[in-house]
Amino acid sequence: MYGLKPAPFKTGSKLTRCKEPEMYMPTHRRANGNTESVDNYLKAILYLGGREESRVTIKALAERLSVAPASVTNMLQKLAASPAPLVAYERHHGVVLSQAGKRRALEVVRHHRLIETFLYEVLDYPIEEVHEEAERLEHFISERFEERIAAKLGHPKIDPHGHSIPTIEGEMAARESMLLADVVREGTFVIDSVSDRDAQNLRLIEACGITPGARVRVRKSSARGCDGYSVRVGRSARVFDLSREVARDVRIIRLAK
Amino acid sequence: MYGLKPAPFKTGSKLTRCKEPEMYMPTHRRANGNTESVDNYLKAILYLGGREESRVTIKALAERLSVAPASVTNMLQKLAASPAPLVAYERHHGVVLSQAGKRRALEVVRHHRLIETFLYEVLDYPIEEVHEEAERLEHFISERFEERIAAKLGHPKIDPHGHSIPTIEGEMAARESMLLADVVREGTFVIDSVSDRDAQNLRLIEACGITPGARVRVRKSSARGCDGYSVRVGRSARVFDLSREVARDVRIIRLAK
DNA sequence: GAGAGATATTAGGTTAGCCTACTAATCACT
DNA sequence: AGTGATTAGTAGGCTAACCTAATATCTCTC
Ligand SMILES: [Mn+2]
Ligand SMILES: [Mn+2]
Ligand SMILES: [Mn+2]
Ligand SMILES: [Mn+2]
Repeated sequence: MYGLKPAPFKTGSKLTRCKEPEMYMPTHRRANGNTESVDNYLKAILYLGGREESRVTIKALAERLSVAPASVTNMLQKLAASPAPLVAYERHHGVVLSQAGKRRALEVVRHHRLIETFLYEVLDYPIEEVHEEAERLEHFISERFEERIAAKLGHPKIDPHGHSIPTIEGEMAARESMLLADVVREGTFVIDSVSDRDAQNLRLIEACGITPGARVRVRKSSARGCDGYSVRVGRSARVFDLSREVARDVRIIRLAK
Repeated sequence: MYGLKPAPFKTGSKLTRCKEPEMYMPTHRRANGNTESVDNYLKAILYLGGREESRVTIKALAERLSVAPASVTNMLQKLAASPAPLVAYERHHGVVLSQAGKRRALEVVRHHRLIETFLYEVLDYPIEEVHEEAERLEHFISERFEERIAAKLGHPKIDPHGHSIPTIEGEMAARESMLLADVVREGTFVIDSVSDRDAQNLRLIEACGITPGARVRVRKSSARGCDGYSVRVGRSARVFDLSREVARDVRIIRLAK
């Protein structure tokens, strides 16, 4: 709120006009106090920092967020300068999340994945459409909403793409898996997860029956130069050929022979 | 998107530096093209214009939106000056919605009320909490989301407060009702709707069993100066005394004796 | 250890939405 | 119709997030 009172300071109050810039309320701030943009920076840092939570470069962030590097520098400086900083930023040496930053990032990821699960399970969205909607809504739902959909879904641990949903306490189960695109030795695998970032690829992947938990036989098929991966799902006869690009959107776990 | 290409204009291009301010993409704009703020202005104009769609004053808007009058003037000027204006604004003579503006306003209202219904019916929200959540989410859901929750709910015509939900085509059923606070002659009424704007009042109202469709006996109880309204719900023995303020949050329809 | 190329920062500018303070127009009432 | 109160509009500022262009720093190779 911005003080609707007329603020009738006596004009005769000497020199102390007490201007007090008054600290405007920013126009778009969400329930939790962060803006959508800030949330997205935090998520990107979490993702790019990887399991080891290594320092993330401005360039990597700029690319992931489709934003100019200068904008990233700007934002990080602001985030790092705040009284309770969400990131630790060192000039020319990238950025890492603070405790608070990591917490918030994981909360947004939890929102995102719960929403995806909800859209898929309850609202019957096609798998390739859940991500875009979740990407927006994740910033705007309340804690109550989060809690209610989690309850409705039976407190799921993974989302429809096979990704772990962080707990309320901010723990996310780590998973050991590899890219389908990194297969060299033919073998049998279980689908761990599929990427949600490219709707087109995802639709294609789903059409092949490649879905978390499915069992697949994978072979590198460098036939005629265009290297791809031939995949047979379950015990079906059909064999699909995935391009390298699509194969990079699938994570798998090798079954011990 | 903002043209990631380096835009390498030849420096030797004479005087025509072709600066082209390039029309930046505003940082927060939603799917449909409006910002949250614009949506809220439209909704407020729709509401304040009433059934007759009369001109709305800057002051009324400023109050409803909790914003300074100067901000309203500014916004209306911008909205009216756009190529496909959402409002018709005349200096010193208030504002009305254009066709397009009315359409959008009704769409947002539809979103709002469908979301409220969904939160109440599917996610078991307490009635007094649905409004706040809907007020935020209404701006951020996609058409698909709208369609899916509508389907899930069986295409409801009224929300849990008793308000009409506009159709997809932008039609909203008008309803004939009066404020409980305007009762002078004792009588029997049906609850038409309750206001969702004040959660506290609403909780109180609900606690009395006053809910859309309920039958009530109302009498003005000007006992000891503090004029209120005594209400008996259904055939219960309990009689509740509502303050004028609370009584203004309930709309009723007189039952033909 | 110098320089080239990559990466990051600074400087200056944009839009959207707010604000306050001041000024202008309209209205309402005698 | 005149005038004071109410209402609206203008001018000037602010933050949040972006942008481009120019500059600084780092890193890696020779
Ligand atoms: Mn996703
Ligand atoms: Mn997002
Ligand atoms: Mn509502
Ligand atoms: Mn709203």
